[in-house]
Amino acid sequence: MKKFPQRTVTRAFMYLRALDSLIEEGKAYVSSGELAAMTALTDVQIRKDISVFGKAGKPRVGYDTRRLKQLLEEYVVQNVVHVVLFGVGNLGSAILRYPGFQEDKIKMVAAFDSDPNKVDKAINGISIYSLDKAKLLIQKKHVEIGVIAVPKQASQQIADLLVSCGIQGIVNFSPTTITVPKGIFVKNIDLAVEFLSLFWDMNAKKAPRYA
Amino acid sequence: MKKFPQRTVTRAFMYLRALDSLIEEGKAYVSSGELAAMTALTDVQIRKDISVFGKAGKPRVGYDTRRLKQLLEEYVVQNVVHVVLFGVGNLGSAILRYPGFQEDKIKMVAAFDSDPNKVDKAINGISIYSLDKAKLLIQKKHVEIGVIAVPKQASQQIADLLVSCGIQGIVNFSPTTITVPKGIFVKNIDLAVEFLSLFWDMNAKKAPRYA
DNA sequence: ATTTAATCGTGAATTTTTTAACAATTAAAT
DNA sequence: ATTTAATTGTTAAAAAATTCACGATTAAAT
Ligand SMILES: NC(=O)c1ccc[n+]([C@@H]2O[C@H](COP(=O)([O-])OP(=O)(O)OC[C@H]3O[C@@H](n4cnc5c(N)ncnc54)[C@H](O)[C@@H]3O)[C@@H](O)[C@H]2O)c1
Ligand SMILES: NC(=O)c1ccc[n+]([C@@H]2O[C@H](COP(=O)([O-])OP(=O)(O)OC[C@H]3O[C@@H](n4cnc5c(N)ncnc54)[C@H](O)[C@@H]3O)[C@@H](O)[C@H]2O)c1
Repeated sequence: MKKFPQRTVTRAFMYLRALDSLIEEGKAYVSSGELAAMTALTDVQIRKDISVFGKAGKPRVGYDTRRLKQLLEEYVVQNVVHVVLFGVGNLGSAILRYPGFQEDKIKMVAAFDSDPNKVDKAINGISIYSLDKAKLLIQKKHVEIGVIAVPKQASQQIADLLVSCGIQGIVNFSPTTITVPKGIFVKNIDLAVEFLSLFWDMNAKKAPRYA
Repeated sequence: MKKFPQRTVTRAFMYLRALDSLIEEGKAYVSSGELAAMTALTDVQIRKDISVFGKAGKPRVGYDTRRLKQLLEEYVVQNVVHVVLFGVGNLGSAILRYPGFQEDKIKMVAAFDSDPNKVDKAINGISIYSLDKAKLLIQKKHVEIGVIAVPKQASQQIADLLVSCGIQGIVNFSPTTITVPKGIFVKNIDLAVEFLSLFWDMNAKKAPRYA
């Protein structure tokens, strides 16, 4: 797999999201300037990024939205990724209902909860199982990513479980640090941190920037 | 306000989160190496970052957890930030119940929903109002940040409303691009993007890295 | 057919960020 | 009291990312 600049890849996902909006509203071409306005980046940055993947634009008209989407996805979106969720509470059930997953790229395979009242049901077509089913299911379905949405007291325990099932990536919503062996990738999503860092950016009066 | 390297500030919030865990478990000192293991960064990076704010460590023992927390907060956490939420559905109510806000730093002031069945109630002590109350409340309580947790068809409309109320920062959970005037800061949180970019990182076999 | 204006694509310059190297400091061991 | 080992803090070097400057290309206008 060719190596692209780290930040370019991150931004590629922003472009893809913007392109989805544009395609949905029927726009056939978009210029780097328009994309810049949508993403709060600069037009130069965008052209440079795109050029890393190939030539996709036509001078004077801009980029074909569908073609650009295809180009970015070709390099940046891998095969379908399989995901499981732990903790079907307030947040967990909201996530199971999230309409943003495109089935051909992200497959939510199953959910798990320790509460017997929650298991053997389904939300949005996704079945909820007890924890003892986790290992078998994760391995059988080749699940790559686990989501932690349990109370923070339980999150390390679930992290350990995920690791023992052979999962390589974790998205952790609980507001606490989890410890995992080297080689496992963790992405923490903490609303408190989002607020504080956004507020910092606002006060630092930097050029606006999506993230 | 002194200017710190952008990335150092971002990481400072990660350090604060790790420090909270350490303090909670009663640890008085922590070395850059231990922090590195917790955050999947390197010890050098951490020392470099901290040195930007001041000298906070003692050779041979490391950093006093409480003191380091205080130092980072002094520079990186501003006054209390006031937040409102739009859309008290599955996700919105989970957010209102989020226990990770420290009242002295983040104040969730109010929530708004267009559904009459949801207004005039409260979740976790936070009152839910109809949309027409938004402007007055936001201005009276000096709200700086608005959260968008409405269905994606409504999110641009809410973004416009937030802007018209004078809000400077938006956290957008809806999986679509919103357009705002220059000078307004937007942070998008899109689970689909998180999965795809985490999966990219995993496959790119980069050194593990929290984010 | 020629000119004009918009836009892309890119090599070079600049800025920012990370990494490396190592001196200074301190606690503990002897 | 001296030595040893661990750890910080800083300066310099290297790497990565961004911005700049501008030529090339194309569609539209004349
Ligand atoms: N990042 C964010 O923005 C954000 C927002 C809201 C909540 N959160 C966090 O997400 C987590 C869940 O929040 P919530 O409001 O949904 O909580 P909740 O109490 O509603 O749900 C927790 C669920 O986890 C289950 N559970 C408990 N222990 C378990 C275990 N050991 N194994 C499996 N399942 C277990 C419970 O049965 C329950 O269904 C919390 O850590 C919360 O702090 C994060
Ligand atoms: N980022 C994520 O991880 C994530 C996860 C889940 C959901 N989401 C997104 O969050 C949003 C909300 O999801 P949900 O599952 O809570 O949806 P939901 O349908 O349960 O809730 C939406 C709420 O918004 C209210 N609403 C609708 N139109 C409104 C308007 N114009 N003004 C004010 N309120 C309005 C509805 O009354 C409802 O209470 C969606 O856009 C969804 O895609 C994001």
